[in-house]
Parts: sequence; structure tokens; C-alpha cells
Amino acid sequence: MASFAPTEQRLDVTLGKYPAFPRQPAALVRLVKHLYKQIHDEANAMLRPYGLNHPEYNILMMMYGTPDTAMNPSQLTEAAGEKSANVTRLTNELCQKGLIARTGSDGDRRKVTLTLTPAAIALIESFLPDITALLKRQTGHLDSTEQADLERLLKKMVEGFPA
Amino acid sequence: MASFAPTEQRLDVTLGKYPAFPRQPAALVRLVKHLYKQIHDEANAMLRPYGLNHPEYNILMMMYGTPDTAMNPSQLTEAAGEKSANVTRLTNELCQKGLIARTGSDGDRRKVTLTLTPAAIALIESFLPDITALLKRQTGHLDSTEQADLERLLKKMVEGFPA
DNA sequence: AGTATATAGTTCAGTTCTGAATTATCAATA
DNA sequence: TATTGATAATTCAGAACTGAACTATATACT
Repeated sequence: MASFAPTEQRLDVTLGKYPAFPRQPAALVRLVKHLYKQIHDEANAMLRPYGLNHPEYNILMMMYGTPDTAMNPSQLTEAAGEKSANVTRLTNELCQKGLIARTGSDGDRRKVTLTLTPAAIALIESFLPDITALLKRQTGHLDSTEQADLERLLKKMVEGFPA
Repeated sequence: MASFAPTEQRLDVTLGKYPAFPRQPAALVRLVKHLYKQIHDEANAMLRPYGLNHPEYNILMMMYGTPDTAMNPSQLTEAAGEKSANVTRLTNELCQKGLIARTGSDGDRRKVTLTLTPAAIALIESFLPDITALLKRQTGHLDSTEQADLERLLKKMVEGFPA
């Protein structure tokens, strides 16, 4: 799956058939989808030798990115951008893999605390060079100004979605 | 699921723990994912009363965006950005819904031709106002210059992925 | 204190997606 | 012509995801 051109041609024809069709917004949405699929596929391929898939990796990295690696499922739902049912499923999987520990939380009996095991820390630190290389490769076609601009614009688009 | 802030905080802490971590590329990738999920969820909600989900809609719109609404599964794979197995599944579903006709192709006996039925055209034209409104809403936080910039930058990022 | 509402997380059944294998067909090569 | 390599699409089993319902717990209200 390569270029965006096949998609774009379809959008242009659509505009011809239905002149009110918002070609630019549709192109943006399609580009986001296109990129997401590419990013997702490449990440899955890179992570496979580590016994992880992209969503599992996302969970682990969000937990790694806390001072003490501890998070509640709700916090993960927000930070990892996954539905709560999926956070449960993913964290169950990671528990089985010995990468996450699940305990109750003090103070609020409804809350669960998830923390990374030492095995997870070791695993994360073992794949960080590969992930680093992949992330740089995936964005490497843009220079640093372009990346900053893109970040600003994507964030602005995110702001248009309800909380 | 709202803001990008929870995710971003995790990225900043990660940078502290692993100074070689490419925070900017990681943020871009996460923003793309975040947006895709939002776009996907909103589209699914909007399309549900029409008896469609987002991927089915994508297929229909790609076919609508051709002069004669005819496409091969391979072309759809490229234009809709779906894996071929998924194109088969989606088009089977749309056939069952009476929205797509499937015939053999002249000249190459391996090829299948998919065309929209009149029911599909009618359905598409019935939801186009709603989709139009949704697309405009989803991108409405950006003015037209920003949208054009974003399109250019996203396309440039796409160019960095292999064909 | 009792009741109503909200929240955290999980369960569950159904939906959606994928990689690998497969079959038929086409194109290239010897 | 026969063989090899590539392509189009589908199948299939397993993986991944989701919405709605649910239970336990906390908060707000009377």
C-alpha cells in the first residue's frame, strides 16, 4: 500500500459528481487514516520479534512514561487512546506475559493499579533503539520545522473534537 | 476521549528516562493515532442510522468516486487503504446488503469487477449531506490555509513510507 | 441515614481485521 | 511448448476490537 494518489483521484471524481462535497476535509481525513494504517503496520512488524503488537507496546510505553510506571486503567484509556474494554483486554494479555502487575488501589476500592514488572522495563529498554530508529524513519521525510508545524496543526485539529 | 495532554505528558517523562527518545516523531505518530480513532468513532456514529459502518462507507465512496462506479478489489485495496482480505469481507457484506454487484472481468479471468447498485447510489446521495457536515465539522478548527498546509505536510509524511 | 446518581473496571457476545495459505490465471522465460 | 514466477482474489482460523450490560464502590442529594 503506497501512495495516496489512488485515493485522491476518487475524491476528485466525487467532487465532480457532488459539488458540495468537501474535498479538502475528506482528503485530510483520508490522509490521517492512510498514515495510521502505515504506522500501525510498520510498528507491528518491528515489534513482532519482541513478542508484542502495536497496541500492547502503546500501553507499555504510556506506563513507562510515568515517574513510577503505575497507572489506573482509566488513565491508560486516556493516555493510550484505547477503549476501556480494550485496555482491560490488553492489560490482561500483558499480565499473562508477566509484563504488568495488577493490584488494588488504596483509598478507592474501585480502582486498580497497573505497574510494569522489571521484565517489562528490560523489554522496553531492549526495544527502545529499534523504536527510536523506526520513529525517526517514519517522520524523516519532514525537516524539524515541518515536524513542528505538523504537530501544531494536528493538535489544532484534535482541539475540534469533543472532550 | 478528549485531549492529547495525557499522552503528551507520558512522552515528556519518557524523554527524561531515555534521552535518545525521539519525542517529536513519537508525538506525531500518537497524534495521528488519536485523530484516526476520533474520526473513526464519529463516522461510525453518524453512519449507523444508514446501516453502514465507517469501512463500508469508505468502500462505497471510493467506488462512487469513479466515472462508472466500477472497481476491482485490488484497486479498492489501494484506494480505500484496506487489506485485500478485508476488502473481500467488506464487499461480501455490501453485496449481501444489495449495495454492490460482483461480476467477472473481461480479458483477465482472475479479475472481479465490483459496481454500485442503484440502491447504493441512492444511499450515498442520501447520506452525503450528513457526511459533508461531519467532515466540515471535524476540520473546522483549521482555517483554509491551515488545512492546505496540513494536507501538504501529511502528504509529505506519506511519501516517506515504502510503496 | 437512606436514596439517587456517577464512576471504575470487567465481562461478554458479536463485530471487525489480519496473515498465511490457497486456487486459478496471467506473464515471462527457456 | 513447458516451466517458472507473479498476480488477483478468496478462504480460514485466529487475533483484535467494541458496545452494552453489569457489579462494586464512591459521591451527591434529601
